[in-house]
Amino acid sequence: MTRITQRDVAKVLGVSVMTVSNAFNRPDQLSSELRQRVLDRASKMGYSGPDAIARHLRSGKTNTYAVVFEEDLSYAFSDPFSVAWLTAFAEVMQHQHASIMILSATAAEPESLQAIQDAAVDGVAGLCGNQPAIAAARARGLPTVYCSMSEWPSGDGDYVVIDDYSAGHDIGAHLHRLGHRRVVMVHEAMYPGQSLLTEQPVEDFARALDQHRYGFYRTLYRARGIVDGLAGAQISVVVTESNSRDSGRGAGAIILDRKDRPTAVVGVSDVLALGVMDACAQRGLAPGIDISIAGFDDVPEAITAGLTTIRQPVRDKGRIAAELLLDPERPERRITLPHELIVRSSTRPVA
Amino acid sequence: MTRITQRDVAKVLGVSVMTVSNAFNRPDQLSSELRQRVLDRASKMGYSGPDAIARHLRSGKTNTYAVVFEEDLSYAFSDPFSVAWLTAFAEVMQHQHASIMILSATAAEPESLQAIQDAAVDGVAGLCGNQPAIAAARARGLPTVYCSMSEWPSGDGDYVVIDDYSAGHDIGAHLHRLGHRRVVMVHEAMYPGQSLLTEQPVEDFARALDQHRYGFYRTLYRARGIVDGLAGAQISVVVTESNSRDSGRGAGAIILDRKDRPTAVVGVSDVLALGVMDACAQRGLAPGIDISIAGFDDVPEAITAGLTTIRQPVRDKGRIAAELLLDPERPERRITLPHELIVRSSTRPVA
DNA sequence: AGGATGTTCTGTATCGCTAAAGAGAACAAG
DNA sequence: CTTGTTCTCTTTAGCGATACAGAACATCCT
Repeated sequence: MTRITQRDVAKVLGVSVMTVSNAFNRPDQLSSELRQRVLDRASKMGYSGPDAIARHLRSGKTNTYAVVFEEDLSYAFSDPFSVAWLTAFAEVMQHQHASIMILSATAAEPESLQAIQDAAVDGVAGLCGNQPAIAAARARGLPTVYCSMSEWPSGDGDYVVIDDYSAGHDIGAHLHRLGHRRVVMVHEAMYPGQSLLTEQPVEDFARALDQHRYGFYRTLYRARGIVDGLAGAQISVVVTESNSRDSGRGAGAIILDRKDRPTAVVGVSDVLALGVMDACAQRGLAPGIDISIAGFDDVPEAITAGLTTIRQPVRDKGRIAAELLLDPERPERRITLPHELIVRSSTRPVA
Repeated sequence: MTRITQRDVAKVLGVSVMTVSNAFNRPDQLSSELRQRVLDRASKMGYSGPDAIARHLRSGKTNTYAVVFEEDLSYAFSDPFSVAWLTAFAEVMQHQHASIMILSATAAEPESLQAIQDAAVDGVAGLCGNQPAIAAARARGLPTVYCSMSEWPSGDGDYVVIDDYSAGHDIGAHLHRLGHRRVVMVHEAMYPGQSLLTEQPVEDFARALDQHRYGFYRTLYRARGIVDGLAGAQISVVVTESNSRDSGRGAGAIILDRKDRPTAVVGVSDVLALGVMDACAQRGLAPGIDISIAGFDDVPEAITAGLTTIRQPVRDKGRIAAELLLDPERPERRITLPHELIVRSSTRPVA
C-alpha cells in the first residue's frame, strides 16, 4: 500500500523518471504523443502529479506564506481589525496563486514557537514585530513583515505600520482640546500577572511596564501618544484581560460605576471602546452626552456606533505586507502609512 | 550566501551529520555535553534547527491540514457560518499543535485546483464534498472531510453533516403549518450564466438545474426539503449572485416591490434571509407582521434579528472535521448531526 | 560527405534530513 | 579471558522530485 511515484510510472512505461517529470512540468521536452501516454498511464495508475513536498525540497520554495498570530486562532478570525487585515493579505496571496498558512504562537506557550520552525513556508507576516514568533522566523532566515509599531529600534525586519505614537497623540490632543482633564485609558494586558480591572494611575502602569521590560508592545506606542496628547490631564488606566468587546465591557463597568466618573474614556482599540459603550448603554448613559469615548482602528462597527477613532489603512497594511513578502526586490520595505482622526458623536466638549 | 545545513555544522565540529540531527531531535542519543556543544555551535553559526521541508519529505508527514473554500478567501473570513466553522476547526488543530493552510479553489478558475496538488498537507477539509478541490485531494490519496450534504451518492469521503433535506423540510412544513401558500425561496447561484434576480417558478429553477447536471450543490438538499415541506404551495425562486447579506437585500427588493407580495420568504441561508429583512426594514415592513421570513443556519445575527431558522451545530461540524483528519483510526467517519427548528418572531400565521 | 542544428529522451547528482543498522570503547559479569 | 551490555557516535540508504549534462538520431545546409 505504498505511495505511487514517478519512478513507478516510469518503470511500467519503460521510460526514464525524467520523462515522467517532464510530462507533468515541461511539455516542450518530449513529444506530445509520449506525453499523452505518460499522463494516461499515470492517471490509470492513480498517480495524480508530482509530490508537493519533494518538489519543495528540490526547489527550495513552497509558494506558501505564514501568517502568525499571538492569540488563539479564534481571536484571529473574530477580531474585526485582524479579519480585515487577514482578508486583504489573503486576497493578494490568492491573486498570486500563493497559499497561506495560519499559525498561532502565543507567548504563554513557548512550545508553540516550534510551529514556526516546522512551517514549510517562504515568509512570515505578523501583526506585531516584537513577538517571539517573528523573531524565530528571522532566526530561520525567512523574510518577515510586521504591521504594528511594536519593534525594538534595533529590529531589522520589514514593516508596514502607521505612526501609532502620532495617532495616539491626535486622539489625546482631541480630547484635551474638548476640555477633558480626567480620562481613563483602557488597555489590554501585556504580561502575565498584570493587575487587571483596577483603576491605577498611569504612572504606576508605566512603572510596572518598565520593571517587566515591556517597553515595546503592539499598542504601547499609541498609549504613549494618547498620554502625551492629553498633556497634563489626570489619567488612569484599566487593564483588561484581552483585546475584545467583552473585556471592554468589563472595564466599562469598573469605570462607570465609580462615584466621580471621568469625563472621557479612551480605548487603545475600537473593540475595547465599543465594549465601554456597551457598558454605557446598559447603564442608560449616552456616549458623547454623559461621557466621551474614543477608540482606535475605525473598524466597521465604529461607524454605526458613532465612535470617534483613528482610521488606519488596515487593508493597505495587509495588502502591502503580502506584496513585500512576494516581492523581495521591492525597494521600499519599511513603510509608514498615513492615519486620520475621525471625529464622531461619541466625543463632545466637556460640559 | 547559501543556507546553513546540518552538514555545515557537523563539518565544523568534526562530527557526523547524524550527531547534529540527534542533538536537535533525540537528546538521548548523545552525551549531553556534546549535545550542548552542537547546539551552541549551531546557534553561533546561525543554524536554527532542521529544515521543515526536508524533514517533511523524510517523514512523509507535514502536520499541516488544508481547509479549502470554493469562494474567495474574503468570503471565508467574512461569512459568519464559515467563520464559526473555521474557528472550531482551527481550535482543535491548534490544540493538537497542527497547522492549518487556507486554500481557495474556485470552480470558476480551474487552475486554482493546482493549489490542492501543490499543498504540502496531510489532509483536506472543505465545507462541500462535491467541489472539485475535494475530489482533487482524494485523487492525491489524501484524507478528506466535508461538512455539507452535497456529495454524489457514490462519493466515498468522510463527512460531518446535518440532514439538510429533513431540515429544509422542517422549515417548509413550519411555514405550511402557519398557512403560507405563496412563498418565495432565495437561493444563491449555482452555475455560471444562471439567470439572476428574477422571480421564476420553482419548476423552471429545477429544470434548469437538471439541464446543467447540477443535481448536487451545498444548499440544494435543503432547498428540496423546503419545497417538499411546503407541499402544494405556490413557490417561486429568486437566484442571487452570491451567498451574502447584500445579495439577500437585492433579492428582497425584487420580491417586496411586486404588487402581490408572497406571504413568506425563505432563504437557504441566514445571511440571505437577513438581507431580505434589511430590504423589509428599508420599506417599513415588519417581518412576522407584514411578511414572514425564515432562514437557515442560526448565525449569531439571527438571534438579534428574531429570525426563524434551523440551528445546526456548526462548531461541532468544524471540531469533528478536524478530529477526523487528525485521527484516521476513529471508527465513525460519516456523521450526521442533529438540527433544530428555531421559531422566532419573523414567522407568524398568515393573516 | 561533413558539420551544424534540433528534437527527444536518458543518467546522475543532488535538495536536507533521519531511520536503522553498525562499530568502537568501556565496563561488568561469568 | 570470553561474553554480554551499555553508551556514544558513524555509516548507509533512501524520502520523491528536478537541474543539468549528455546521447542517439533525424534534418538541413554547403
